[in-house]
Amino acid sequence: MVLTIREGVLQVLIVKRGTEPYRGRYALPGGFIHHGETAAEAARRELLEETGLDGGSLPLEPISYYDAVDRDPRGRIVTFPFLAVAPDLPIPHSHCDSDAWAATWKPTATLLTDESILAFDHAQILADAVTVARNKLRYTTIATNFCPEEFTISELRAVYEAVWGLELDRANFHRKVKNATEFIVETGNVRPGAEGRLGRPAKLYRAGDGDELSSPILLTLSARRD
Amino acid sequence: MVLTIREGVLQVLIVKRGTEPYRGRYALPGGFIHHGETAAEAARRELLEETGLDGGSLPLEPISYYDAVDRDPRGRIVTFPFLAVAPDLPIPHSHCDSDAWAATWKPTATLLTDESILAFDHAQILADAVTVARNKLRYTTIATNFCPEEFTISELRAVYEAVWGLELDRANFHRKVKNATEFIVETGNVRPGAEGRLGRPAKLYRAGDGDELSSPILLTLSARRD
DNA sequence: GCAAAAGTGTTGTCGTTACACCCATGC
DNA sequence: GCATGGGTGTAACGACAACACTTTTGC
Repeated sequence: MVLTIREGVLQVLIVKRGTEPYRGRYALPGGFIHHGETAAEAARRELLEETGLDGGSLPLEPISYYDAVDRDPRGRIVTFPFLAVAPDLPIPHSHCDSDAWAATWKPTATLLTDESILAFDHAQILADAVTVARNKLRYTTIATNFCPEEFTISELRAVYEAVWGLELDRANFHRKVKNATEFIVETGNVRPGAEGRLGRPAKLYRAGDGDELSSPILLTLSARRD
Repeated sequence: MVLTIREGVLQVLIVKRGTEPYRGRYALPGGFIHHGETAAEAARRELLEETGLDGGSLPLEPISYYDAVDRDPRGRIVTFPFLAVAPDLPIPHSHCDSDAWAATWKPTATLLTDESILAFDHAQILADAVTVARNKLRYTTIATNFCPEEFTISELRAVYEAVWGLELDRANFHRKVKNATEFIVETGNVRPGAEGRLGRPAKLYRAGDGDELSSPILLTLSARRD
């Protein structure tokens, strides 16, 4: 499943199912693994087929599996979900193929509050994936995957605030991420002062080479009091 | 797979395969999932059948999966490994059933140095599992699973030292684990001074109710200098 | 100048490190 | 007493939360 930040909240890419069971209901994009294909390969193929999104550039991360015997009315089906974290992408075209139509972004909060929106046990799978994402923000550099190529530290902070649902202290966050090795690198550019933005222009950064943070970003990192 | 600490080093329970392919070679215990059975249920069943070990009391934790198309000469086979952490158990009886014979403990270091000892890609699976165990020591209370019902803090420290392969400062380790909430609880007993042990008798503890450590045990926790 | 947002300085607090030291036991 | 291992005290250090402050822009 693909997560992104849109309108300040965590959203997930879902499709309307075009076939039974659960025809017309929303579900996470996916499908059956072909012969001679790994789960990861199948995930990329189905993502492209159902949503038009080319996951070629996105790292897909396997997250557990679901093998309860009664989780699909068609019989014993094991699901291997993958988590991808993407910047705010344009809504992909509907491909109207046999499996799904109308790929769209939806806030995870909505889907997790009303678990009946998603078919199968996909609400549970989404919930687990969000937990994984929340934890990975702590000790990996995955947050930069939510951002475009170049981003400001404030935008990076907005990622943490959206996923964790709290407000962080600008000052301490700024220092922490700048001091973390291989997390972000200055590009030398600054945010173009277009469209009447006020205030001092922010330096632009891109993702560094590191995958893991030496010292984790704390959930309590300078959350303001009032 | 079942990990334990024996003779001061991390060891794993393996079996000699009784059937082709890789007949006579060592492998992690396991087998095929029956119809209407989850991977976890199959793991417990195979563990009992092949090694005589009743995993009923041991928590089995699923760790990833292996689905490369060429990992088994018989064809496309997906493996769902489980990690169990156990105290130093007596070597289980050989059950000599069709699948395996001669269950035995072997140091993980040996099996990881010479990857050809284990059949299939089991050396890789073991390596991944050891990494998981190493990390879980940091932020969970899993270390107590390596210990018997009652244990001393020194024994708990020996677990960390064996799995991490370094020496920790007794004093700081002692304080850290005693302060961690729900990690260990005093039983009121002390180590019976049998078998000519010297020194002050150690208090005995049992595992607390917690699963996660609020502040992680650091890899660098007071490793002595010289 | 004023507002807004970026970015820096500073202080108190708290956890950890690196030891030195004390305690309880067997011999 | 002495060796041995269990357990506690403590000063120096470092990271960080909290918040005040300075800088750079648009209007």
